Amino acid sequence: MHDARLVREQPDALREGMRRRGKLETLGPLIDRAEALDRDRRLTIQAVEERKAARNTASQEVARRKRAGEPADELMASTRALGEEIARLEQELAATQSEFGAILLEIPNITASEVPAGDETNNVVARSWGTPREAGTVKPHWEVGEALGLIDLPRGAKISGSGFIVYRGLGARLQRALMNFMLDLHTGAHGYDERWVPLFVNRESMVGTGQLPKFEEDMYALRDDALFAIPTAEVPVTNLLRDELLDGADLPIAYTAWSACFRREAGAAGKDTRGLLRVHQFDKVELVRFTTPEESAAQHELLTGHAEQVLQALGLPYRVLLLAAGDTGFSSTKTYDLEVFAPGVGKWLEVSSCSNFGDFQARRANIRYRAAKGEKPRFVHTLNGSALAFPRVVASILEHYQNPDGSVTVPDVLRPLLGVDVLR
RNA sequence: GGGCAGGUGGCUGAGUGGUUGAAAGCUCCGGUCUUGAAAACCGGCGGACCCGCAAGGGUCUCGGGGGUUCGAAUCCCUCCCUGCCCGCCA
Repeated sequence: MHDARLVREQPDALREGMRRRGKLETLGPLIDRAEALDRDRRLTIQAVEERKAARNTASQEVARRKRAGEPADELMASTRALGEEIARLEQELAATQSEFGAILLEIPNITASEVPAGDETNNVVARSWGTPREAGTVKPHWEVGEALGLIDLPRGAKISGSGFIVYRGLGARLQRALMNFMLDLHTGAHGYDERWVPLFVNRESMVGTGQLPKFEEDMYALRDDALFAIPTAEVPVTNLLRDELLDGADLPIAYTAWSACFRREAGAAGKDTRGLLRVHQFDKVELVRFTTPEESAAQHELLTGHAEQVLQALGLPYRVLLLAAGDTGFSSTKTYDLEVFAPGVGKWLEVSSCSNFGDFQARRANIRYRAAKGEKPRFVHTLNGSALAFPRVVASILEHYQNPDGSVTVPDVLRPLLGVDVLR
């Protein structure tokens, strides 16, 4: 969520931001409307507060007269009339505020200046690592996964539906291995503080990180309990500090957490959904950082590097994409996607998205810090990235490390955790 | 799930309709004192929003929301959370 003052003080910066995202046509009129509502809203606030001040003064006078034993009936009557007027104005104000607020929640963040304008065709490859195998020279992961007894897609579909995976044997153990490997790397070498969090959160948390109100149809919801299944650990982990005032000396704060992630993927049916490419439930290790505005850009590079370390340790070729404005997530100012190569499907698969949200999430979630004693609280900057999402990593392992006989060599770092050197 | 007791500022904790944004203590900041520090003493110390160049003024805020009243931390309704007892249970 943007600062309401941005609408009034820099509406053109807002418009330029939307233009770079390719959203000016749809959101431009909303910004115009917001400007008008803001003017209206402030005038009404003034009118209400003026009357409230008068009422407060009058009430004091009533109190004084009552103490002094003087008559106050007439003053009480006139004050009651004032109260009715206040109620009417407040109703008007509530309507204006609610429309203004709703618009504010619909406007995405403004991307950083170095982010290319335009849609995803303007994404740029920032760097790449490793040597991809030639596409089409190995079997896709769903074939080897099934042949090696690691994945059971039909039974996943039977018990839950398509897009729900059953892992078997070493395939199941591989999930545990990845979880431990990634968490150990981040809590060890990278210095993150581990959290283990609820997989269902309330509406406030979903609003806090920006999934709601705009993306409600993408979420699994438990309607009877007003809870949502988390689409990423970003939601519970970032919201850990919701409504808190942090000590600047404690920044940056770095959390890592494993979680299952749930996504309805509404509208994605049939599109790159085979095997493990797009599933409704998957495991992921997430990195979240809270930092100052001054440091957030550097912290973003650091966090992205931590995610890359996972791929390097696994020996999987990948590339880093700087997303263009139009492809950058709603709340993000700048996003790097990490894509691992899967030679069996012949595609780069997104396994991580590392974003700097600036103060956009912090404002929604009300996460502030005080830089030093006596200073005003400021909003922190929040960042997060997957490091990494499991299914596509598994897909890449099964394809990149596939041998001619159909067996799969286990990456060195996973051997102690998996207990075998080769999946056969 | 049922019953009971509670939710007040960074913390502890007063306050049951009228100068209470809120006593007191602690923490913290500034000062006096001291070679320095501690102690003692003096002073200061929440946040959001609106108007204003500023100085300053105003509104709101005692778990959330709604209501009663001229006026609500205080009364009523509702929801959430915490503790205890009972029930149920991996």
